[in-house]
Amino acid sequence: MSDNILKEIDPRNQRAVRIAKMEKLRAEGIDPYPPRPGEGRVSIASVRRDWDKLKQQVDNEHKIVKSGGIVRLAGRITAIRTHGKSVFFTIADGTGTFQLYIRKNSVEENMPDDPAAFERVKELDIGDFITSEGELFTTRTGEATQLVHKWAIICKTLLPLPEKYHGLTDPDLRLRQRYLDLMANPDVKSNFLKRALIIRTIREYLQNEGYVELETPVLTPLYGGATARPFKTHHNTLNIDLYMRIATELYLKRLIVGGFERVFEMGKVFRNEGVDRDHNPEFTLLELYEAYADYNRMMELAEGIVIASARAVGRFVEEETESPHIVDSGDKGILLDFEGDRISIIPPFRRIAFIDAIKDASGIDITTSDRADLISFFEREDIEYDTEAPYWPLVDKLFSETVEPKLIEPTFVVDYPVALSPLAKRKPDNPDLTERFELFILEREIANAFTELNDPIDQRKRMENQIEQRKRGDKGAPDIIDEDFLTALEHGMPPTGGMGIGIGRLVTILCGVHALKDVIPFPLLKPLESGK
RNA sequence: GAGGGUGUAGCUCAGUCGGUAGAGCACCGGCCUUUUAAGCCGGUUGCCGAGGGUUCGAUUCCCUCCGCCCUCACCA
Repeated sequence: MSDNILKEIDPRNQRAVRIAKMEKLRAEGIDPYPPRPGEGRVSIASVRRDWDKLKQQVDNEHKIVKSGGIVRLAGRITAIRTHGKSVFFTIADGTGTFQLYIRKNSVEENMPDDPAAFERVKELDIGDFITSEGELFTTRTGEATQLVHKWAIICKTLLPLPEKYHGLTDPDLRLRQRYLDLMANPDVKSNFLKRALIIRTIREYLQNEGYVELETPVLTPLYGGATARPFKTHHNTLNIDLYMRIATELYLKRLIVGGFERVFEMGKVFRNEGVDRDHNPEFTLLELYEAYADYNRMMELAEGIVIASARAVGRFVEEETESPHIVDSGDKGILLDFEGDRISIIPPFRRIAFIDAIKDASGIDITTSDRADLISFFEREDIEYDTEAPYWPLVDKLFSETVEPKLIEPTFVVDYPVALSPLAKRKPDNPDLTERFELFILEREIANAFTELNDPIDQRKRMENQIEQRKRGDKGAPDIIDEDFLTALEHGMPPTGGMGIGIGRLVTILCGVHALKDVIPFPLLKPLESGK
C-alpha cells in the first residue's frame, strides 16, 4: 500500500482501511459498485460440471486449456494467498468455490490499457466481489483453477468476514448475523435448501391430490382453532383490536362449508408463548381439510407427505451434499441416523391407541383412574407437575412424560379423549374418545389430525366447556365463542378430515438437527440492550 | 422462573495464586510467479461484558446487573 490516503489510516480500523481503498478506486476512475457486471458469466457449478469436456482441451505439456476454454466467473473472495508477482484467490458464488490464479504478466498482457491492473489485485480484500475472465487449467497439486486474463471489482466490502479457520461459532452472533453464519457454516445453507425443498415437495404432493391452496386472514377479530395465547394488535382507521391467528382451522373449515372439497394453507401462525428448542413464537403450519374424508385418510396423507419429503431430502443429499445423517434412501422410504438412533421412515407407520400407550408406559388405566392416582404416580416417579391442574391436563402431562420419549420411529397415537380434543368428532362406539391422531417422530409431535366435528350443537357445547376451563385458570383456552364459525357449521359442513403439520419440526428431523432455530433463517431473538 | 457454566484483540482462544495482558488467524509494511489453515522477516491490536465494593493497587477477590450456553420448569 503506497498511497498517501492509506498511510493516514489507523490500520487497526479495518473498515477505515477498506473505505480508503474504495475511495482510492473511485479516484482512479473505477466504480467499486458497477451495474450489470456479470454479463456472460457462468456459474462455478457449471464449470465443474463441464470440466471433463473442458479438460479435453488441455494441452498436456503446458497443463493449460487452449482457447475456447475461456470462461467468465463472478464471486466473492473468500481466501487470498499472495506470492509476489502472482496471487491465488478462492472465490465463491452461489454454486460453489473456485480457485483463481492471477499472474502479473498475464493481466498486463491482457489488460494493456490498465497498467496498474496487477498492483490493484494486491489491494483486494477478503469479502470483495470480482469478475474474472481467463483460461482453465489444473495446478501441480491437481486443483481446477482459472488463470485470469482480465478481472474487475464489482463490490468493495467494508467489513471483514468471519475468521477463515474457526469461522463463526458464537451461537448468538450466528443468529443475529445469519448472513455471516451462511458464509461460514455450509450446513446452515444446506438446511435452508432442504427446508425449501420440503415445502415445495409438500405443495406439489397436495396439488397432485387435488388440493387447492388458499390464504385465510392473519389478522382476525377472534382467535381459535388451537389452545394458545395470541398476539394482540390494533387497526388504526377501523379502531379495532385484532389478533394474529394461532391456527387457520376455523377459516379453512368455512371454505369446506362453502363447497371447497380439498383445501390447504401453509403459512405462519403466531403463538404468544415461550421460546425453546421446539418452539418459536411464529412458525409455519400446514393445515389441510378434505371433505368426505376421515382421520384414516389423514393418516394416509401424513405418511405420503412425510415419505415424499424424506425422499426429496434423500435425493438432495445424494446429489448436493455429504450427510451421514441419511443412511439410505431407497424407493420404500428413508433410513435416518439420528445420534445413534436408526430410524426408518417407511410406511405403514406404527399405530397405538392413546389409552393403551399410557397403560403400557405407566401402568395407569386412564378410563378408571382419578386425579389422585395420577398425582401419586407423579410423586412416586419424582415428576414435577402443576398442582393446580385438573384431571385431563394431568393426563396430557402423563402422556408427555411417559409415552412421548418412547416415540422414536414414526408412530400414530390414535383415539384421544374427547376432553383433550374440542374440535374432533367422537368415535361412534365410544363417545368419550375421538377420531383423532397425532404423529410422533423422534419424540416430536409432527402432525395432529382428526375427523372434524361437524355437529354444530356438540361443537357449541365443547366451546362452552373451554370457556369454563378458561374461567378455572387455563390461560390457553379461548375466552369467547366464535359465533360466526358456529353459524357456518349450522349451514352444514360435510364430514371432513383435517390435519395440521408443523413444518419446522418435520424439517428438523429430516435435516438431523435438534433445534427449530437451525431451520428458521431468522428466529425471534431478544433485542440487544446493554452489555455487548 | 430455578440451578450450573461462560463473557479477555475484528475472529478463535490462552493467561494473570491481586502489580492494567498473550498466541494463531485477520490487519499494516517488506520478500516471494503453482499456493491452498502457503511460507519467511517486521509491526499495530484490548474501557479483560457493565456498575459497585474490598485493597496502596482489581482484568484477577466479593456483590449486583446484562448477554449467551446447558439442565429443569412453563408453553398443544
